[in-house]
Amino acid sequence: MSEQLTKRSENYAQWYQDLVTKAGLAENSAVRGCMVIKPYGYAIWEKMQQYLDKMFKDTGHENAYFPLFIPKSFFSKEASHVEGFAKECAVVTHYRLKNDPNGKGVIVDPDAKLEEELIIRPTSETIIWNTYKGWIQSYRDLPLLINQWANVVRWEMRTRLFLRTTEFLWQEGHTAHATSEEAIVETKQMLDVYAEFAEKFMAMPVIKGVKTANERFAGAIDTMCIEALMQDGKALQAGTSHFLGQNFAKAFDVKFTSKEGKLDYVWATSWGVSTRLMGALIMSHSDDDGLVLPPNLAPIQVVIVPIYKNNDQLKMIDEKVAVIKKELEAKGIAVKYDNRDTQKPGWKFAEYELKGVPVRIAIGPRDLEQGTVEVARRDTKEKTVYQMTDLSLKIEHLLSQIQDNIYKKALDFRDANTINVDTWDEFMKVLDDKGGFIMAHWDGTPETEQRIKELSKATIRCIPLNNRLEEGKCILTNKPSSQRVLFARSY
RNA sequence: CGGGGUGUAGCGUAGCCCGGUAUCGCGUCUGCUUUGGGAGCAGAAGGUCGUCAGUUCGAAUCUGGCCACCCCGACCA
Repeated sequence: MSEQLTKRSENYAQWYQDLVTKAGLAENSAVRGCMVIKPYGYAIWEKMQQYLDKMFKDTGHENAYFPLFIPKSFFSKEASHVEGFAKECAVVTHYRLKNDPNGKGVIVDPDAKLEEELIIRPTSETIIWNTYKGWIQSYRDLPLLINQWANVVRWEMRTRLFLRTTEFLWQEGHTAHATSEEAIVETKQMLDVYAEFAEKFMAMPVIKGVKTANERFAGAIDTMCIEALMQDGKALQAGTSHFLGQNFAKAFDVKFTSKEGKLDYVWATSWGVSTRLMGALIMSHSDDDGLVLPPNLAPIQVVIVPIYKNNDQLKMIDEKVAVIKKELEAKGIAVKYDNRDTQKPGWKFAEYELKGVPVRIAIGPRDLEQGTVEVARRDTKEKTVYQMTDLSLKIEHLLSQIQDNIYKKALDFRDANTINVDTWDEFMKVLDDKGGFIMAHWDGTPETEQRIKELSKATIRCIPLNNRLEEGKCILTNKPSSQRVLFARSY
């Protein structure tokens, strides 16, 4: 069924594409740049959604849903916002088709032209702020803390499964506050939520930081982000949280009366993560044999494979497994028993490794005699024979060990590939040799940042939070700098 | 939108220079033997060679148009 994957070291892009397709996560669709997320991939996304959603609710947010279409006039109300998104918008111009009078097929009915074109949302700030205008009058209406799970469309030039697709699924939080301070606290809080999610559930270490002006979200005062390092040495922006100031409130005229009776514009934030997290998850941990999923997000945490020569043996194993499965499930562990007779054990082993199932239990006649099972862990490929007593406890413990180990491995990799660089030559050499995160001095000007990008294809991923101050000289211009910033080539 | 490349079975390919009705592998189906790391043997099914036109007795192969996709740039969660 599934064939050999391309080796990760030989062609990283090909390996990634192969893995996504062959592990049954997603595939390219008939629509340019759009993907089909297959059931197994969607099951992982659902788990991500479930945990994120809980974290949002725990921090006081509620879900709502806003329209897919945005009237063009809304879109143009915030100047820098238009500028940022104009080049990648899908636009609806007509509302009807008709049979082609000259021949076969259907054509767009020219009589059905919309008076005002509709933009398919690339993000929902405008339609949401237009709505908030009607919801907010007084400080008693604040803070307004809303999240929506939705799909958005950005007409990108080039796409890659999960990392950049024309249509993608995401969540976008949009909040309104009475004060600037409160909004900034919210911006930071949600960044922390994302970082905690990445590290605890995805087992993916991230760097929290602030974007430079060049990389800032269109319409934001400040953009904060979490940046992760992929195994090929490229950085991936995994989530963003924006402090929007009063930009959107002013554009959509959202004012409130304060406790003191003064009329003022509200302060806003927005924050989001997308199905891109799936790409991050895959690229953070997987190897030449396939996916490596952290137990916290694996749709199947334990797979049990029977080994037998005849139906009598299978029947005995079935009975034994039924007990084991029940015990594991009682601990909330997701177990699959694969006793299909259509595939052989070796085939199943390879298949579940490809799919990243953290723990595999094999049980055969030998085990029945000795009261044991063979337990294999996906992350290290180690196989151990376990006594059956207290098996569910041992497995539960193993799963949490695997979760920790995957995180530690990713963290070690990142630490080994984060390097301080002080000269331009060294900067270019590191980028070309192995990539990774580079901490280097920068003179703080957008022009220099732009120039570095043109020369090296590396960008400033962020200015890390709580960054250590340190005197130095810009790697490009030699002008003075007060701190190192995080550079990398990125997705 | 610039620069390069590719379209042959579900997937991956050979054949093209030098025209004669398509090769091989994977997968699929059937049967027997297998089952503790992607099984073996035997057999079978599956193709308007991207598309339209031209040259020719004859086109996957030569010529021209069109279409689609991929890679490199600009853009980007």
